Amino acid sequence: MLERVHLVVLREVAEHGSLTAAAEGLGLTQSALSHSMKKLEGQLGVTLWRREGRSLRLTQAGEELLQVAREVLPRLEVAEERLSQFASGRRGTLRIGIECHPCYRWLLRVVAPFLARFPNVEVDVKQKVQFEGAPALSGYEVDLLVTPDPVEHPDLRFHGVFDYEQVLAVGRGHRLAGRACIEASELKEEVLITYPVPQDRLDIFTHFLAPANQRPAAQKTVENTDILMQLVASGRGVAALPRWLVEEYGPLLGLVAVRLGGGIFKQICLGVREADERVDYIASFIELARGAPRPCEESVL
Amino acid sequence: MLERVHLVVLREVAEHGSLTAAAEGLGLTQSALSHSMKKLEGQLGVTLWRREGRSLRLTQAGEELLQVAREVLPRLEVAEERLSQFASGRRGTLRIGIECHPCYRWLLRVVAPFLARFPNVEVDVKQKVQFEGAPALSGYEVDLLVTPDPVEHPDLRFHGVFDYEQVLAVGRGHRLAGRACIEASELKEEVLITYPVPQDRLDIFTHFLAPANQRPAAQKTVENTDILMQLVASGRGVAALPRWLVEEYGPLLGLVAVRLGGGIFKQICLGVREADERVDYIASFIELARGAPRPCEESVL
DNA sequence: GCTATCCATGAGTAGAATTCATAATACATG
DNA sequence: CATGTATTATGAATTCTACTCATGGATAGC
Repeated sequence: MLERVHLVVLREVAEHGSLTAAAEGLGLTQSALSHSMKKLEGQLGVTLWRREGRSLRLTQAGEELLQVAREVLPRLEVAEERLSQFASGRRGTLRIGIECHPCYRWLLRVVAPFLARFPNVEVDVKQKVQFEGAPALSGYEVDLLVTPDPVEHPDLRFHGVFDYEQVLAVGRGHRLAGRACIEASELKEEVLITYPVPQDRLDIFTHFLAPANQRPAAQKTVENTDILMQLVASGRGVAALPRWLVEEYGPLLGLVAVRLGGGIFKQICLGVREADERVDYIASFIELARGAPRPCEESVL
Repeated sequence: MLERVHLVVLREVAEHGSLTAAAEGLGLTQSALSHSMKKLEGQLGVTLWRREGRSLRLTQAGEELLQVAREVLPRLEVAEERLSQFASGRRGTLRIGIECHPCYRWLLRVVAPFLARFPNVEVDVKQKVQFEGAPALSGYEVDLLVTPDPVEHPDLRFHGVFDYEQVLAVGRGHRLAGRACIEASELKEEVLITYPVPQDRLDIFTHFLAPANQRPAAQKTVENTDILMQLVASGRGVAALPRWLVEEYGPLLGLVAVRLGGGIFKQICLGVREADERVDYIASFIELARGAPRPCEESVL
């Protein structure tokens, strides 16, 4: 009934002072505007303006409606602009899911320059303890998945962005502290501190202990990486962490990295939905992640 | 481009959860909505929602647009409602022009019940000193004219609403105070206090002095009725005023009314544009004015 | 697996918006 | 005062758009 056109015409007429000029500005005929407004007047039962000499003068009702136009139209125009930014990937919310706990620290380095480059894009990090990355990604719960374990999925694509070694972190005074590397059997008297996730998602089990059919003396779980490192530093146990993390905080806390067997080499991958791969800010995020400074090359903020 | 329908559909879908249900609610086909939204998506280059099982789930862009819908649609709906009130005369601004100064006091009595009856109608009183009523009325400067001097005009209609007598007001101690009536010649030694308007708009000149070819000793002008009455009461001069006004304030201030010759009998008229005569609140105003209590029948508030 | 219930889509149609041509009106100007 | 140039208004023709209908494809529940 009361359509956007009507408001546009009203505003244009108010600005240019005449139907003819307004029609010009809108790329339409004067006749079109006249017909269209006449119809609206008929439907509403109101006169919006009245001829006064050769120009038009708004009635009370017209003024009222013009007021509406001045409020509503900018809102619609901004909305269109924003939506077109969504379309071109200059705006949106990038919801990032994280599967590996220490990845969070790595992520922070990528997010900072990303935010600077896309001021209209919000970033939201979802770091649930129990978190099935791939389903969350394909189910549109998150738009980007940071994980060391890419999976095969028809709609998803994974990009390796950062290589690292998973090592054993031990306290400075620990009996294994001086070693270059250790065997799986050497952990059987150790307390192993891990994140609270199933063993099949912990590399130290899947890639190191399980193949040798070994187990630690005990396993404790902790959610927070900082606390975990503190516990290790205080000699309460040992933990598997990325080498760059140990080397970065090691000097500060008193941590030492020890290679696990021949070394567990991993890669942080970024997973996205195939449909999103060409969205500007998502592609740029991956680009940025690839070129991001290696965690150990630069100190943390 | 982004039309009202789109917002309506978006809101309806958000509410009912499915296109089919929304179509039902809007009295359209599911197909219609699907086509229409698809087109919008194409124009904007955005997907608004995505099929999830058998229902729809809004994307970020969709959520954003839904937000717009929730802001804009109510505004439009209210606007339509208000305009239809304009149409039926239940809303508007009644701009009243006053030509005769003391009429203002009479007007107040009509305005009060009018405001109570039309809570959505604003009243604006324009009481310029130099004020040509008829042109202001036909030129849409005012919607209602309160005047004792109706004019002939093809587009205007005047309704007599209140009869009164124009009398001479004198102070209690004045030499004419006891008289029932006076002749024009008896004013030649008096100071006549009037409103600052041309003599041809003052009844005491046109209907009393001019026919007898008389003039007062002097003429002073004052804009304010209260001051005018004070001046007369203090014996500084005499003035022509409606009888009801003199009788209402006379006891209080010390004023007495004296008939001018055989009496000057006037009528307050309400002028409206013919086109407006059937507007609800205007017709009601005239109705109310006709039935209003005579000023002298009731004391002022 | 079958069925009910969604959404998507192509083709045809009814209706609405737009244009064109022209009338009616107001203002300026020689 | 007539003439020319601005307006807006209006009727008829045309173009275009939005809608419906019919149907296909997908999903969830039984």
